[in-house]
Amino acid sequence: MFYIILPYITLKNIFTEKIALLKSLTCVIIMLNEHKFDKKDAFMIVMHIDVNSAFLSWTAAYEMQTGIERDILKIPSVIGGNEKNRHGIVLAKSIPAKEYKIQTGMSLMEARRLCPNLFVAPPNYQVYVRASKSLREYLNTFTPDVQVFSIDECFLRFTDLGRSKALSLAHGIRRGVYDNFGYTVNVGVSENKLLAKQAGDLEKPDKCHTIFSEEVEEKLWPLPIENLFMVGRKTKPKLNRLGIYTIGDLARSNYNMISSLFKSHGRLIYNYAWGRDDSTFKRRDAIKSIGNSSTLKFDVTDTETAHAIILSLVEMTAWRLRESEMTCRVVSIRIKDKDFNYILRQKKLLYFTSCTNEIYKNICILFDRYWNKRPVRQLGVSVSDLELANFQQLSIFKDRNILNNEKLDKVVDVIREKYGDTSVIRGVFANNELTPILGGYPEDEYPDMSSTL
DNA sequence: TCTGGGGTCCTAGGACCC
DNA sequence: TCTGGGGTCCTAGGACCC
Repeated sequence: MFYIILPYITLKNIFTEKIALLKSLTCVIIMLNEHKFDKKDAFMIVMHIDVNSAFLSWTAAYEMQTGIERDILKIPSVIGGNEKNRHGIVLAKSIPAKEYKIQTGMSLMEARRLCPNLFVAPPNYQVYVRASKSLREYLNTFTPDVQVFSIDECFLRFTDLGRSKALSLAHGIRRGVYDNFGYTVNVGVSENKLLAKQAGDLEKPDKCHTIFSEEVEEKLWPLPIENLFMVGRKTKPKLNRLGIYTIGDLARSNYNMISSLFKSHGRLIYNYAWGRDDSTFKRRDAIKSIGNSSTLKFDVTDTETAHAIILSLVEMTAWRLRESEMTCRVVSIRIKDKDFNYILRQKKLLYFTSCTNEIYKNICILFDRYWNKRPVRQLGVSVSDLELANFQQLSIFKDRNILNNEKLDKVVDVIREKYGDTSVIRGVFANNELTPILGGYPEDEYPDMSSTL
């Protein structure tokens, strides 16, 4: 953080030997003005790296390595879930598929209607996690400041890089990724994360663009409003009704009106429209909730089956909770019926726990109390109000039984880690078709998937 | 063969206390 | 008996992201 004035100085062509001196002076000045730290972002370079059609690209690169002779990137293709299990949506699309107006999240049926020759490949998450990790390690060779935003997006920060050099470095990174891994990325360059991300979205694939603050009017404002980060499905029509169709329209609109109509979300997107983003490169905040959910292969109409599915979800969630060395005090359930109506119900416990049985028992109580008997399509469980396990105080409400169960859980965790997930399963799963452990376990950390960049 | 799964943040309304 | 306001906590639901 002490090098921030450097690019500015280099721009002014000051001799190199004087820079060291100025640098130390700057250092002192900044330390004296610690409360004015916001200014520093003006001289910082942020890059946003986005893998083009990530799941497709990684699948294609993997197929190439294993000798499969086809290029799914060059044909209309998607990565899609298993339709028989009612997971049939588009997870990623190739650029040719995009020309058929196929969109992520669309059902595979709809996608096929738009493009009858569509090629559909199943997802392979192990490949994606490996690919994501290798990319991150590579990016780390350019700067230690790499912040993971999602499985296929990162931010890089440079504190000692001039603007003129930034774009050529961005191109170097883009080419380097292609040469090393065989897939393309977009690199957006700017002075904050929001603008870097917007710059990366300008033109795809395999491109580098900048949007510095003085370029906002020229490059950001002409774009349709829905291209702005944090303007989604619901907000777009509301803004349209106010006559706001482009990002520039929002920037030039009345701040007080936007603020009173859309509250804090309105203030956020108004500032985004001006390219203002004061988020920092801080490490990830503590995790707030952990949960798993699953769309069921068939609609569930009886309590017994529902309880068994809840148990399989809780097995995964509670395991992840213990893995994070956390305990929870609030448990919740989400029940979605066959018509996609859903309810959420939560319950605050009298103590913190990470015990599978306790969480399961309480979620079942919620389910039994609030289920309206309509056929259930999807069930989700989650835990929140988390606290580190070693902070935990003994509660008078917690009996010996729970404490023993917590010990048992830890033993089961160790066995499962050693011999596989299904080495120890609950009795209820022994003689039926249900999966004993349900839900995904994110193997990697994707911090800051939050709305504030 | 209609429509996934993992999160975070914000707001409104009600209960309760002083 | 009626009428208050402020503050906190809790819950449900909705918006957004990848």
